[in-house]
Amino acid sequence: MPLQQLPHNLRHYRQKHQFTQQQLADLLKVSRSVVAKWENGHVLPDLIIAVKLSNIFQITLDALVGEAPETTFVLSDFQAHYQNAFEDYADASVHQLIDFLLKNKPLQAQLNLYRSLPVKQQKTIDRFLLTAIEELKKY
Amino acid sequence: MPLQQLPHNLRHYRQKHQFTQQQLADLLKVSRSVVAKWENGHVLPDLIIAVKLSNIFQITLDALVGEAPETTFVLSDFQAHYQNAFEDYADASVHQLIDFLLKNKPLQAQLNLYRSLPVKQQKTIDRFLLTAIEELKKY
DNA sequence: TATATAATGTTCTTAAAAAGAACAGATGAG
DNA sequence: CTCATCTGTTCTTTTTAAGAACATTATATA
Repeated sequence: MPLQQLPHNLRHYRQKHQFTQQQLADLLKVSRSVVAKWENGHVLPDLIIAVKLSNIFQITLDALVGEAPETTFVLSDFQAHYQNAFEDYADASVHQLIDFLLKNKPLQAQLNLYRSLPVKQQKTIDRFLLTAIEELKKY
Repeated sequence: MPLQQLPHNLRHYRQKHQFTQQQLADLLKVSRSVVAKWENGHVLPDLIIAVKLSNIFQITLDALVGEAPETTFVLSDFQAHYQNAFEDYADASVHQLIDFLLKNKPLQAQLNLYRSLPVKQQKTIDRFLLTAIEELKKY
Protein backbone atom coordinates (compact mmCIF):
# COMPACT_ATOMS: atom_id res chain seq x y z
CA MET A 1 0.00 0.00 0.00
CA PRO A 2 1.23 3.45 -0.85
CA LEU A 3 0.88 6.42 1.45
CA GLN A 4 3.23 4.79 3.89
CA GLN A 5 3.44 7.85 6.07
CA LEU A 6 -0.25 8.36 6.57
CA PRO A 7 -0.81 5.86 9.38
CA HIS A 8 2.13 7.23 11.29
CA ASN A 9 1.10 10.82 10.76
CA LEU A 10 -2.40 10.09 11.86
CA ARG A 11 -1.33 8.57 15.11
CA HIS A 12 1.15 11.32 15.67
CA TYR A 13 -1.33 14.14 15.26
CA ARG A 14 -4.01 12.38 17.23
CA GLN A 15 -1.68 11.96 20.16
CA LYS A 16 -0.41 15.47 19.77
CA HIS A 17 -3.98 16.61 20.25
CA GLN A 18 -4.41 14.24 23.17
CA PHE A 19 -7.24 12.36 21.60
CA THR A 20 -7.97 8.72 22.15
CA GLN A 21 -9.06 6.77 19.11
CA GLN A 22 -12.56 6.86 20.51
CA GLN A 23 -12.57 10.62 20.86
CA LEU A 24 -11.33 11.14 17.35
CA ALA A 25 -13.84 8.62 16.06
CA ASP A 26 -16.61 10.56 17.77
CA LEU A 27 -15.49 13.79 16.19
CA LEU A 28 -15.60 12.16 12.80
CA LYS A 29 -18.70 10.14 13.54
CA VAL A 30 -17.12 6.86 12.61
CA SER A 31 -16.41 3.75 14.62
CA ARG A 32 -13.31 3.52 16.74
CA SER A 33 -12.13 0.38 15.06
CA VAL A 34 -11.77 2.09 11.74
CA VAL A 35 -9.53 4.71 13.31
CA ALA A 36 -7.34 1.89 14.55
CA LYS A 37 -7.27 0.47 11.08
CA TRP A 38 -6.21 3.77 9.58
CA GLU A 39 -3.40 4.04 12.07
CA ASN A 40 -2.22 0.54 11.37
CA GLY A 41 -2.36 0.90 7.64
CA HIS A 42 -5.03 -1.68 7.05
CA VAL A 43 -7.40 0.71 5.43
CA LEU A 44 -7.35 4.17 3.91
CA PRO A 45 -9.72 6.95 4.95
CA ASP A 46 -11.56 8.49 2.02
CA LEU A 47 -11.07 12.03 0.77
CA ILE A 48 -13.88 13.47 2.83
CA ILE A 49 -12.49 12.05 6.03
CA ALA A 50 -9.01 13.18 5.06
CA VAL A 51 -10.20 16.74 4.67
CA LYS A 52 -11.93 16.60 8.02
CA LEU A 53 -8.78 15.28 9.62
CA SER A 54 -6.67 18.04 8.13
CA ASN A 55 -9.12 20.53 9.57
CA ILE A 56 -9.17 18.94 12.99
CA PHE A 57 -5.41 18.79 13.11
CA GLN A 58 -4.97 22.14 11.44
CA ILE A 59 -2.55 20.85 8.87
CA THR A 60 -2.57 20.62 5.11
CA LEU A 61 -3.75 17.52 3.37
CA ASP A 62 -0.27 17.10 2.01
CA ALA A 63 1.16 17.14 5.50
CA LEU A 64 -1.39 14.59 6.56
CA VAL A 65 -0.64 12.10 3.83
CA GLY A 66 3.05 12.86 4.14
CA GLU A 67 3.74 12.85 0.46
CA ALA A 68 6.41 15.47 -0.04
CA PRO A 69 5.83 16.59 -3.59
CA GLU A 70 8.80 16.57 -5.92
CA THR A 71 8.73 20.26 -6.38
CA THR A 72 8.87 22.52 -3.40
CA PHE A 73 5.66 24.37 -2.87
CA VAL A 74 6.63 27.48 -1.03
CA LEU A 75 3.56 29.32 -2.12
CA SER A 76 0.41 29.06 -0.12
CA ASP A 77 -2.47 27.25 -1.61
CA PHE A 78 -4.15 30.46 -2.41
CA GLN A 79 -1.18 31.91 -4.13
CA ALA A 80 -0.37 28.77 -6.01
CA HIS A 81 -3.89 28.55 -7.17
CA TYR A 82 -4.23 32.02 -8.51
CA GLN A 83 -0.70 32.26 -9.70
CA ASN A 84 -1.24 29.36 -12.01
CA ALA A 85 -4.38 30.89 -13.25
CA PHE A 86 -2.63 34.13 -13.96
CA GLU A 87 0.01 32.37 -15.92
CA ASP A 88 -2.67 31.09 -18.17
CA TYR A 89 -4.62 34.27 -18.33
CA ALA A 90 -1.87 36.78 -17.96
CA ASP A 91 -4.10 39.15 -19.81
CA ALA A 92 -4.33 42.37 -17.88
CA SER A 93 -8.02 42.55 -18.55
CA VAL A 94 -8.52 39.80 -16.02
CA HIS A 95 -7.45 42.18 -13.31
CA GLN A 96 -9.95 44.67 -14.49
CA LEU A 97 -12.60 42.04 -14.58
CA ILE A 98 -11.90 41.05 -11.03
CA ASP A 99 -12.03 44.65 -9.97
CA PHE A 100 -15.31 44.99 -11.70
CA LEU A 101 -16.62 41.85 -10.11
CA LEU A 102 -15.57 42.91 -6.65
CA LYS A 103 -17.39 46.19 -6.97
CA ASN A 104 -20.51 44.73 -8.45
CA LYS A 105 -22.40 42.77 -5.91
CA PRO A 106 -25.52 42.06 -7.96
CA LEU A 107 -23.31 40.63 -10.65
CA GLN A 108 -21.78 38.35 -8.06
CA ALA A 109 -25.19 37.02 -7.27
CA GLN A 110 -25.89 36.47 -10.94
CA LEU A 111 -22.67 34.62 -11.43
CA ASN A 112 -23.29 32.43 -8.46
CA LEU A 113 -26.54 31.39 -10.02
CA TYR A 114 -24.80 30.85 -13.29
CA ARG A 115 -22.19 28.73 -11.60
CA SER A 116 -24.84 26.52 -10.13
CA LEU A 117 -26.04 25.50 -13.56
CA PRO A 118 -24.79 22.50 -15.51
CA VAL A 119 -22.18 23.40 -18.07
CA LYS A 120 -24.58 22.74 -20.85
CA GLN A 121 -27.04 25.27 -19.54
CA GLN A 122 -24.23 27.69 -18.91
CA LYS A 123 -23.48 27.51 -22.58
CA THR A 124 -27.06 28.21 -23.41
CA ILE A 125 -26.83 31.33 -21.32
CA ASP A 126 -23.53 32.18 -22.95
CA ARG A 127 -24.98 32.03 -26.40
CA PHE A 128 -27.89 34.12 -25.43
CA LEU A 129 -25.79 36.68 -23.67
CA LEU A 130 -23.58 37.06 -26.65
CA THR A 131 -26.41 37.84 -29.04
CA ALA A 132 -28.24 39.95 -26.50
CA ILE A 133 -25.20 42.06 -25.82
CA GLU A 134 -24.36 42.47 -29.45
CA GLU A 135 -27.91 43.55 -29.98
CA LEU A 136 -27.82 46.08 -27.20
CA LYS A 137 -24.53 47.51 -28.35
CA LYS A 138 -26.23 48.81 -31.44
CA TYR A 139 -28.00 51.42 -29.41
CA MET B 1 -22.12 16.58 -1.26
CA PRO B 2 -18.89 17.94 0.14
CA LEU B 3 -15.78 18.75 -1.88
CA GLN B 4 -17.78 20.80 -4.30
CA GLN B 5 -14.75 22.24 -6.01
CA LEU B 6 -12.99 19.00 -6.76
CA PRO B 7 -14.81 18.09 -9.97
CA HIS B 8 -14.32 21.53 -11.36
CA ASN B 9 -10.66 21.64 -10.40
CA LEU B 10 -10.04 18.27 -11.88
CA ARG B 11 -11.43 19.22 -15.23
CA HIS B 12 -9.61 22.50 -15.18
CA TYR B 13 -6.21 21.00 -14.56
CA ARG B 14 -6.73 18.20 -17.01
CA GLN B 15 -7.59 20.65 -19.72
CA LYS B 16 -4.75 22.90 -18.70
CA HIS B 17 -2.43 19.98 -19.33
CA GLN B 18 -4.18 19.26 -22.59
CA PHE B 19 -5.17 15.77 -21.61
CA THR B 20 -8.25 14.02 -22.82
CA GLN B 21 -10.07 11.97 -20.22
CA GLN B 22 -8.63 8.90 -21.89
CA GLN B 23 -5.07 10.12 -21.64
CA LEU B 24 -5.43 10.98 -17.98
CA ALA B 25 -7.10 7.64 -17.36
CA ASP B 26 -4.16 5.89 -18.99
CA LEU B 27 -1.69 7.74 -16.82
CA LEU B 28 -3.60 6.66 -13.75
CA LYS B 29 -4.37 3.21 -15.09
CA VAL B 30 -8.08 3.54 -14.57
CA SER B 31 -10.98 3.52 -16.97
CA ARG B 32 -11.95 6.67 -18.76
CA SER B 33 -15.49 6.51 -17.50
CA VAL B 34 -14.40 6.94 -13.94
CA VAL B 35 -12.52 10.09 -14.85
CA ALA B 36 -15.73 11.43 -16.30
CA LYS B 37 -17.49 10.54 -13.09
CA TRP B 38 -14.94 12.36 -11.00
CA GLU B 39 -15.32 15.45 -13.15
CA ASN B 40 -19.07 15.34 -12.90
CA GLY B 41 -19.11 14.82 -9.18
CA HIS B 42 -20.72 11.41 -9.25
CA VAL B 43 -17.90 9.67 -7.51
CA LEU B 44 -14.85 10.62 -5.48
CA PRO B 45 -11.35 9.43 -6.31
CA ASP B 46 -9.64 7.75 -3.40
CA LEU B 47 -6.61 9.14 -1.60
CA ILE B 48 -4.11 7.26 -3.69
CA ILE B 49 -5.54 8.59 -6.90
CA ALA B 50 -5.76 12.06 -5.41
CA VAL B 51 -2.06 12.03 -4.60
CA LYS B 52 -1.23 10.83 -8.10
CA LEU B 53 -3.33 13.61 -9.53
CA SER B 54 -1.61 16.24 -7.45
CA ASN B 55 1.72 14.96 -8.73
CA ILE B 56 0.62 14.88 -12.33
CA PHE B 57 -0.77 18.38 -12.10
CA GLN B 58 2.02 19.64 -9.88
CA ILE B 59 -0.29 21.11 -7.33
CA THR B 60 -0.95 20.50 -3.68
CA LEU B 61 -3.63 18.12 -2.58
CA ASP B 62 -5.35 21.03 -0.93
CA ALA B 63 -5.41 22.92 -4.20
CA LEU B 64 -6.81 19.87 -5.91
CA VAL B 65 -9.69 19.37 -3.55
CA GLY B 66 -10.19 23.11 -3.35
CA GLU B 67 -10.46 23.26 0.38
CA ALA B 68 -7.81 25.87 0.96
CA PRO B 69 -8.24 27.13 4.51
CA GLU B 70 -8.05 30.89 4.75
CA THR B 71 -5.72 30.71 7.69
CA THR B 72 -2.82 29.59 5.55
CA PHE B 73 -2.81 32.57 3.23
CA VAL B 74 0.51 34.19 2.64
CA LEU B 75 0.80 37.60 1.13
CA SER B 76 1.23 37.59 -2.59
CA ASP B 77 1.12 40.29 -5.17
CA PHE B 78 -2.35 39.28 -5.98
CA GLN B 79 -3.49 39.39 -2.45
CA ALA B 80 -1.76 42.68 -1.76
CA HIS B 81 -3.47 44.17 -4.74
CA TYR B 82 -6.91 42.98 -3.81
CA GLN B 83 -6.58 43.11 -0.09
CA ASN B 84 -8.69 46.19 0.35
CA ALA B 85 -11.35 44.88 -1.88
CA PHE B 86 -11.51 41.64 0.03
CA GLU B 87 -11.95 43.49 3.26
CA ASP B 88 -14.99 45.15 1.86
CA TYR B 89 -16.41 42.03 0.36
CA ALA B 90 -15.21 39.54 2.87
CA ASP B 91 -17.80 37.09 1.65
CA ALA B 92 -15.99 33.86 1.00
CA SER B 93 -18.07 33.16 -2.06
CA VAL B 94 -16.26 35.97 -3.81
CA HIS B 95 -13.12 33.91 -3.71
CA GLN B 96 -14.89 31.06 -5.38
CA LEU B 97 -16.32 33.39 -7.94
CA ILE B 98 -12.94 34.77 -8.84
CA ASP B 99 -11.65 31.29 -9.00
CA PHE B 100 -14.40 30.38 -11.34
CA LEU B 101 -13.81 33.43 -13.43
CA LEU B 102 -10.11 32.76 -13.76
CA LYS B 103 -10.75 29.28 -14.98
CA ASN B 104 -13.47 30.21 -17.39
CA LYS B 105 -12.14 32.10 -20.33
CA PRO B 106 -15.33 32.25 -22.36
CA LEU B 107 -17.04 33.78 -19.37
CA GLN B 108 -14.33 36.39 -19.20
CA ALA B 109 -15.08 37.35 -22.75
CA GLN B 110 -18.76 37.57 -21.93
CA LEU B 111 -18.14 39.75 -18.95
CA ASN B 112 -15.90 42.05 -20.87
CA LEU B 113 -18.70 42.59 -23.29
CA TYR B 114 -21.07 43.10 -20.43
CA ARG B 115 -18.76 45.65 -18.90
CA SER B 116 -18.65 47.58 -22.10
CA LEU B 117 -22.36 48.24 -21.88
CA PRO B 118 -23.93 51.26 -20.20
CA VAL B 119 -25.13 50.51 -16.70
CA LYS B 120 -28.71 50.79 -17.79
CA GLN B 121 -28.29 48.08 -20.35
CA GLN B 122 -26.35 45.97 -17.90
CA LYS B 123 -29.41 46.01 -15.72
CA THR B 124 -31.54 44.86 -18.59
CA ILE B 125 -29.23 41.95 -19.03
CA ASP B 126 -29.32 41.29 -15.30
CA ARG B 127 -33.05 41.05 -15.23
CA PHE B 128 -33.19 38.74 -18.13
CA LEU B 129 -30.41 36.55 -16.85
CA LEU B 130 -32.17 36.12 -13.57
CA THR B 131 -35.38 34.88 -15.13
CA ALA B 132 -33.53 32.78 -17.69
CA ILE B 133 -31.48 31.06 -15.05
CA GLU B 134 -34.44 30.44 -12.83
CA GLU B 135 -36.19 28.96 -15.79
CA LEU B 136 -33.31 26.67 -16.65
CA LYS B 137 -32.92 25.53 -13.06
CA LYS B 138 -36.29 23.85 -13.30
CA TYR B 139 -34.83 21.22 -15.59
C1' DT C 1 1.66 -8.68 42.32
C1' DA C 2 -3.11 -8.92 41.34
C1' DT C 3 -6.76 -6.97 39.31
C1' DA C 4 -9.57 -3.60 37.25
C1' DT C 5 -10.14 -0.43 33.55
C1' DA C 6 -9.00 1.98 29.70
C1' DA C 7 -6.92 1.95 25.26
C1' DT C 8 -5.76 -0.34 21.27
C1' DG C 9 -5.47 -4.27 17.76
C1' DT C 10 -7.85 -7.91 14.91
C1' DT C 11 -11.41 -10.77 12.71
C1' DC C 12 -15.52 -11.51 10.39
C1' DT C 13 -19.52 -9.94 8.11
C1' DT C 14 -22.07 -6.48 5.97
C1' DA C 15 -22.72 -2.54 3.43
C1' DA C 16 -21.23 1.17 0.64
C1' DA C 17 -19.08 3.05 -3.11
C1' DA C 18 -16.25 3.14 -6.87
C1' DA C 19 -14.58 0.57 -10.92
C1' DG C 20 -15.26 -0.94 -15.70
C1' DA C 21 -17.91 -2.06 -19.94
C1' DA C 22 -21.18 -0.82 -22.94
C1' DC C 23 -24.16 2.29 -24.75
C1' DA C 24 -25.63 7.17 -25.89
C1' DG C 25 -25.01 11.75 -26.88
C1' DA C 26 -22.27 15.75 -28.10
C1' DT C 27 -18.71 18.20 -30.55
C1' DG C 28 -15.95 19.43 -34.28
C1' DA C 29 -13.22 18.90 -38.62
C1' DG C 30 -13.45 18.05 -43.39
C1' DC D 1 -23.82 15.75 -43.78
C1' DT D 2 -20.52 12.24 -42.04
C1' DC D 3 -17.13 10.37 -39.67
C1' DA D 4 -14.20 10.41 -35.81
C1' DT D 5 -13.18 11.93 -31.32
C1' DC D 6 -14.43 13.19 -26.92
C1' DT D 7 -17.50 13.09 -23.15
C1' DG D 8 -21.65 11.62 -20.25
C1' DT D 9 -24.58 7.91 -18.24
C1' DT D 10 -26.38 3.38 -16.97
C1' DC D 11 -25.93 -1.06 -15.30
C1' DT D 12 -23.39 -4.69 -13.12
C1' DT D 13 -19.57 -6.36 -10.65
C1' DT D 14 -15.89 -5.95 -7.64
C1' DT D 15 -13.41 -3.74 -4.33
C1' DT D 16 -12.80 -1.91 -0.03
C1' DA D 17 -13.83 0.24 3.95
C1' DA D 18 -17.18 0.30 7.84
C1' DG D 19 -18.97 -1.58 12.14
C1' DA D 20 -19.57 -5.04 15.87
C1' DA D 21 -17.62 -8.26 18.56
C1' DC D 22 -13.83 -10.25 20.46
C1' DA D 23 -8.78 -10.27 21.85
C1' DT D 24 -4.79 -8.17 23.44
C1' DT D 25 -1.97 -4.79 25.60
C1' DA D 26 -1.04 -1.03 28.68
C1' DT D 27 -1.80 1.56 32.85
C1' DA D 28 -3.17 2.56 37.29
C1' DT D 29 -4.04 1.40 42.00
C1' DA D 30 -4.68 -1.42 46.05
